[in-house]
Amino acid sequence: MSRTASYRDIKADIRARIRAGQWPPGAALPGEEELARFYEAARATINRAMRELAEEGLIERKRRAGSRVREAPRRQARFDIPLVRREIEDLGAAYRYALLKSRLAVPSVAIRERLALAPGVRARHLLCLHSADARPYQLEDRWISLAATPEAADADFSTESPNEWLVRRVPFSTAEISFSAVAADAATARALECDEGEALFRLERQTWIDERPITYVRLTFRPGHRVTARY
Amino acid sequence: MSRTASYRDIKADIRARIRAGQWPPGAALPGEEELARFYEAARATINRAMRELAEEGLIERKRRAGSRVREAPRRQARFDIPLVRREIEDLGAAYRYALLKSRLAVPSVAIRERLALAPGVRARHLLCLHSADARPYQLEDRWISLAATPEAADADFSTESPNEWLVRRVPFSTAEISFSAVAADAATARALECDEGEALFRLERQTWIDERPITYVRLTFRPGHRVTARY
DNA sequence: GAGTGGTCTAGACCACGCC
DNA sequence: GCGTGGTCTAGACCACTCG
Repeated sequence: MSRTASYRDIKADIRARIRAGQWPPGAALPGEEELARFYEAARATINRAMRELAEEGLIERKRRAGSRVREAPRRQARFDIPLVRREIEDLGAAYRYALLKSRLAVPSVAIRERLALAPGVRARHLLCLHSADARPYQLEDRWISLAATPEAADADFSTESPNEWLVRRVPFSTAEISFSAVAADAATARALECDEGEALFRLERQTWIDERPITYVRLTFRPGHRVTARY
Repeated sequence: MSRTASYRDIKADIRARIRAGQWPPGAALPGEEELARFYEAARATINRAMRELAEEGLIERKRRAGSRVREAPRRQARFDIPLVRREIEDLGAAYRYALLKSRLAVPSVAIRERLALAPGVRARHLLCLHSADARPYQLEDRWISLAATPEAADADFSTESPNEWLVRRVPFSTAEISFSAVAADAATARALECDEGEALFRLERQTWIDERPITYVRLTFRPGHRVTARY
């Protein structure tokens, strides 16, 4: 390393050494002070490099025990979940939104439990279609708890999608998201203009504000949809 | 803030203020120095708090322009991609691995381009089944470039899955991963013991070492599979 | 108990991007 | 230009955890 060893350089160098086998999986790395002497850098600089390597899942750090190369490097991928509107516009297509259904209703048990509602309590239910160049792109099936967001009872979702309405209005503290594959049922096939039984990509998301469920949504995409991440 | 304002406290406080509407979307936040005075902390501490908020997608930072609250908070989810073996063992099920097919072959054009191979060049092709409690869990269809990993030509994958073999042996610098939904074709249905045409979750992954493609794999999961992340 | 990472400070210089 | 974030330093104290 030359005189200007940035934390990036150090990170890259350590990563390269691990790859090269200088420190095999499970091996202990030198302590921060030793590395600081070696790279002629301040310990804070080493610390940042090591901290980021740990966050990336390449090494493990423990207080008294020091840093070790992970046996099986933790693999994680970070996916961006854009607003549908942006997603479609980024494709260079014209975005169109349509509200298919809007009502106050008592949800099924599964939804009720997700939203932590008492039996018989109503919630806002919405069914919306997001289209790209007039072709169905994503079907949105959403429930909004009125306990957390009473304004949702009277909100008008005929021109603004609930997604954007929520983003503007309701912050959340926690979210859970999951991906799966489902066969198109009759109603979904009709809405997305695809064949019944076709394999569709589905994204489910639920958000909470301070432990209180806000909304649960099922997004079902047109055939062929995929999400991608690089790292 | 009290006397010991850690970067975590500061982060939480700023986040809370943004949520509370003190700085609406698009608003400029005070500069680091001003925040440092306000929180009675060193600028480095403020910097760390702000840097992490930016990384989480809540704010945007630019050199000369300062920090702003994002208009639409960037939503990103981080998924852990465990080794199948671990995934299955974590379910409390017995893991079993079977090599269904192993050969050297000239890949299709699509695969050839992914692996950046010249026409007619052979690569290692593997088809493996990972089972949980003797029930098919995941079908692995993998190509390995011999250009990047010549040892793969002679490796024995009959007891060790190529995944684990690669993890132990070949580091990668970049990976691309994508999720989608596919209908089970005849061969896949047979292997996974499901119905043809059934909707299945698929994970594709390609890795590179210094721009050189190493491997491309398609993992197709048994019906009902899902991946989940919280954030 | 003692060693290692976790964090904070005060001060400094630098580089990028608006004006 | 010049202001803001990006980074580095040297030194310090703390907290966790292993032996």
